[in-house]
Amino acid sequence: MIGSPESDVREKFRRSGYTLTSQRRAVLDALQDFKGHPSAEEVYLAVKKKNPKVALGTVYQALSVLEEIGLIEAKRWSESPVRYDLNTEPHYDIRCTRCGEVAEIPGLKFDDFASRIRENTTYKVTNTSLVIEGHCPACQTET
Amino acid sequence: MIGSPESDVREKFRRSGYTLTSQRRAVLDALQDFKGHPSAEEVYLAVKKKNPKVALGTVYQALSVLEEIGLIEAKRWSESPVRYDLNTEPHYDIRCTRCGEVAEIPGLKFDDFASRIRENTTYKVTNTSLVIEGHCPACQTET
DNA sequence: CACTTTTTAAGAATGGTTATTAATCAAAAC
DNA sequence: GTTTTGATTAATAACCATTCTTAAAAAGTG
Repeated sequence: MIGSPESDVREKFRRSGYTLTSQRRAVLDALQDFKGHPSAEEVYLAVKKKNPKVALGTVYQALSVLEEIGLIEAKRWSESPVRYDLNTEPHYDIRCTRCGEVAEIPGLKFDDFASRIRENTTYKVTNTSLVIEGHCPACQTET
Repeated sequence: MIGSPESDVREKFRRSGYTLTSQRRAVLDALQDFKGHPSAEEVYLAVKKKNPKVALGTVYQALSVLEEIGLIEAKRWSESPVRYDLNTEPHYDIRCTRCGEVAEIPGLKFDDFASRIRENTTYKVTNTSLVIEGHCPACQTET
């Protein structure tokens, strides 16, 4: 189980003032099942399997609420729609710009990221995101 | 002068096989004048002032060529079109999610970034980009 | 139950970016 | 100095992820 435990989910909803509706729950569940980095479209398709009534727009709204309250993370790579990640523990992903595959980089840690940034700016830092791109082993062999 | 010296510009074009056309030069010059982080649209407007004939599509093409050969950097913040930066020296920018202003964070350095990432993945890393967002001093006072 | 507020569904609209295609330009060959 | 060939550009259409709009449904509240 990568995602937050049930208690954390409820806690974050309670504190935010948003209600944990069945649609938001469905989106969370879909992300849980993926264990990857689906796009909004992919989440939509997964949610639709269980509840064909939901609209893509609803999924976008639910995702943005979940992101806002810190239950999921959004990552913006180039040449790709935004991808969502249930794993909000500090970790880093790399995306192959040839095949699109996203993989976690194990063992990589920059623990002083946020604090060092805060030391150097008068901005109130709300979000930091390290985007890493490259070619996966399989795609390196080609041309 | 933040951007690459003339010799570097020529060198990078020569090695890439692309030709340094007047349009690509115009886009570079426009970026030079900005000394900020304009969007494609803003670059387009600046280029247009000197040469009203250029089309937005041309600017997009030129920007992607310049990015490909490493003369400029593209940064993808949320809720914003891609912004371009002539400064390819390692440095970090923060964007205010309220007013949209982009500022460089002086004195911030993570010199072991790329190397530490390379140690931990079999991917061939081609690009790393740290996206930092927050609220600027002016926007912190509001609500 | 009535009423107020929030959330959702559906689809239209938006907007940044790409793709298309014909015209133009530039270097190389004749 | 043409001609040929290939790359680049202009103009515009197309695309597609995302947001907006509006009305309906649901949930919370007195």
